[in-house]
Amino acid sequence: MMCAHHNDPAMTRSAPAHEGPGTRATLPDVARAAGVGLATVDRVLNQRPGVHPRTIDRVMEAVRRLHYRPDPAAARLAQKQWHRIAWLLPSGTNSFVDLLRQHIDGNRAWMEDHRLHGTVARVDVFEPGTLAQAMRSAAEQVDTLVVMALDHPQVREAIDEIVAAGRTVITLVSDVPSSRRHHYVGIDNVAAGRTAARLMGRFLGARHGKVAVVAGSVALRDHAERCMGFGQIMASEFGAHALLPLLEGKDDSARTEGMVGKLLKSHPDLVGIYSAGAGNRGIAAALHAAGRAQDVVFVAHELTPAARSCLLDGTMDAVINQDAGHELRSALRLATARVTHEPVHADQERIRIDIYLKDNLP
Amino acid sequence: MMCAHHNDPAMTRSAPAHEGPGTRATLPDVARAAGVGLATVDRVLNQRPGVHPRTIDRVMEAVRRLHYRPDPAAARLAQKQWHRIAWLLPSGTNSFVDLLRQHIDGNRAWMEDHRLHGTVARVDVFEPGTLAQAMRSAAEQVDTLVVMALDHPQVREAIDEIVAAGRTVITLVSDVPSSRRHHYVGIDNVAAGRTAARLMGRFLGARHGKVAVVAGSVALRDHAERCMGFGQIMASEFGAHALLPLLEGKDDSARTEGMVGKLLKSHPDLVGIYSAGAGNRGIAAALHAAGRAQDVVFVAHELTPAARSCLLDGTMDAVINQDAGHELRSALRLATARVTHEPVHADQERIRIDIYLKDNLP
DNA sequence: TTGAAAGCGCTAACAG
DNA sequence: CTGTTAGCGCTTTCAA
Repeated sequence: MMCAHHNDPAMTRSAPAHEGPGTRATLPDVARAAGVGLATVDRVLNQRPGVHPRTIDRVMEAVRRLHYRPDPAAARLAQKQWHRIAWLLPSGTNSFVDLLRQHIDGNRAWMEDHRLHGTVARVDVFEPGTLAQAMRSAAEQVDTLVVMALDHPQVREAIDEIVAAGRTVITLVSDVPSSRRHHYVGIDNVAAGRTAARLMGRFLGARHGKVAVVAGSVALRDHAERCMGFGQIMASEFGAHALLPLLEGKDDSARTEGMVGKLLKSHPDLVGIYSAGAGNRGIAAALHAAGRAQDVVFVAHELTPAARSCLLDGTMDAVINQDAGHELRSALRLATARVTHEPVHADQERIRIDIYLKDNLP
Repeated sequence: MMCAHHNDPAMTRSAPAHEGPGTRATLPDVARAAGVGLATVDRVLNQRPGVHPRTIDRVMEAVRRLHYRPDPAAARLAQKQWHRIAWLLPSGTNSFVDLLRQHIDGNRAWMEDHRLHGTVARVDVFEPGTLAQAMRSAAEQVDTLVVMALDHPQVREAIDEIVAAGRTVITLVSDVPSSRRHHYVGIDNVAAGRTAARLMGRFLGARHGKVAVVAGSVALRDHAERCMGFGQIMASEFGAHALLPLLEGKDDSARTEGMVGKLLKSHPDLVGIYSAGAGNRGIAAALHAAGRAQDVVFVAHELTPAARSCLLDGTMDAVINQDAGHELRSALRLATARVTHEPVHADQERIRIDIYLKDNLP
């Protein structure tokens, strides 16, 4: 093809195109094949009530025979009702949650294109009663609820109730596995803790000494699981390092700074710190104050702006991350998929355990 | 909301929903505001020829004033012509390329939903002339060409020619930055090499010795860049380790195995191997044969099935990866976006430099 | 150059 | 329980 372009300013679209391959079956095709009306097929496909079982079978048979797959573009276009989705995020200052919020706003156009309407509410996640109540009231107004939950019986009960009422529930970042939630969007936190341990152990190498673990609260399932995974690998593969008792900083920088400051004084042979929760600015401050920022191996979670700069200046050695944007979009796709029948690619929805060093920062 | 569910088997859809917020401007709205017909607005929006400049201005003005954004669902539904896309991948046996193929097939349904028709061709990438010719003939039949290219003047010229003819060109995995290609989908390979170096240096710790670098061919831009990044960081931050001269294995396992076998014999003080290309099975075999699989720090690229098991059995210590599925979908989204005006989220399209240890394998 | 009109494949009232 | 009928917001002939 020899560059035979004329002076058409709009030739961007001049490239040839063709109709798609083998004509795809449509709703009318299925209706005809099943010997029923359009609306009936729609009822069956969308599991709407009021269709005779015999009819259902006949329709499904036709669907199978014709390899029918609904066209999501058409479905979306015809949708009169919008799908409403509520986000329930922890209150308080937390950079990771801020990031999530940003991504929600960044995806507003996408949501509009997909007939999705989202609202964000914040609640004190550490209070099971408050959280359960907030979930119930948020769920009342929407079709799907996305929640960063606390794994607690009261919360589990609220989830099950909301699911029983016909809503979709998705847990985000921190799961409630015993509940009837439809999806969990987040990483495997035990594996994340193991990953942190291996980085810690290998970075320390022959340099033996004490290693501290700091979490927000072991009442948070994600933190607890990370600590567990970390402990497993440290014990089984890097046993030469003594693990200090777990510190709980409530994800609060000031509080954490005090705790770690004391720790550094009382344990001059401290060689590593693993932070399973938030409040990392406090740990960094304490390390700097003690003049040990470059010396102690520091592994933490979530690539917040603070973590970025710690990585760059050498205070942190590695960050384990879960991509907030990916999680956000995944939750959105899972929510819409339940309405539009759009196929879900499992491998696209799996949230990766990202490792960041100063060299592969995005 | 107290769990007041009745026995309706289809209550999944019983949750309330509402119409979307503030009515969005539509094409007719714009047409009316600009005082022109529907088709004219469409012509302007899609940069089709044959519209008076004055009219173009009036339409664009209305678009701006109404904050008009086309509805991608409607656009797709109405599309009579399908968009055709050709993939040009390296011939030969390469697990990573196999992975890409698999993902292409896995996304056939998605492509159909988006009126995309894709074909895959394989070609000897190492032959610039052959590659350029293959690109030209593949491009003739399609609207966009996705190619894993070799950075060579002949190839650059072919790309520029194809772009000039109105087609979209996307480079995949290996870029041709001096060309006029519309997008590069892949990682920053210099940064990837730096990342590998830091892992190598920190994993080695105080264990000084020689480090070998093996690539497929430095004629491949991605390999060359990785080696460069690796060399930078090893020299500047881990200078105690001597870097051996670069080995080129042509991405061939057998050949690589021989080279590394010899290397291990002649350098008993070898402590690390960085593999910037393919053929890792050969390196693993040589390490095992020498009884040094657990001993030498081995960092490689691409999480192929072979790499997975090497990581699990301890032969490999870390793998730098680029997500083939992500790259595939990204290329697809970029290709469609040029037709449907769908917004592109830069952060979603950025391909990450993934680090895998045995603990965070997907 | 421009406009009118006929769909694309589905959903959602509204009748039977 | 089931079918008919309008659209949804674009693209694309076909005329003017």
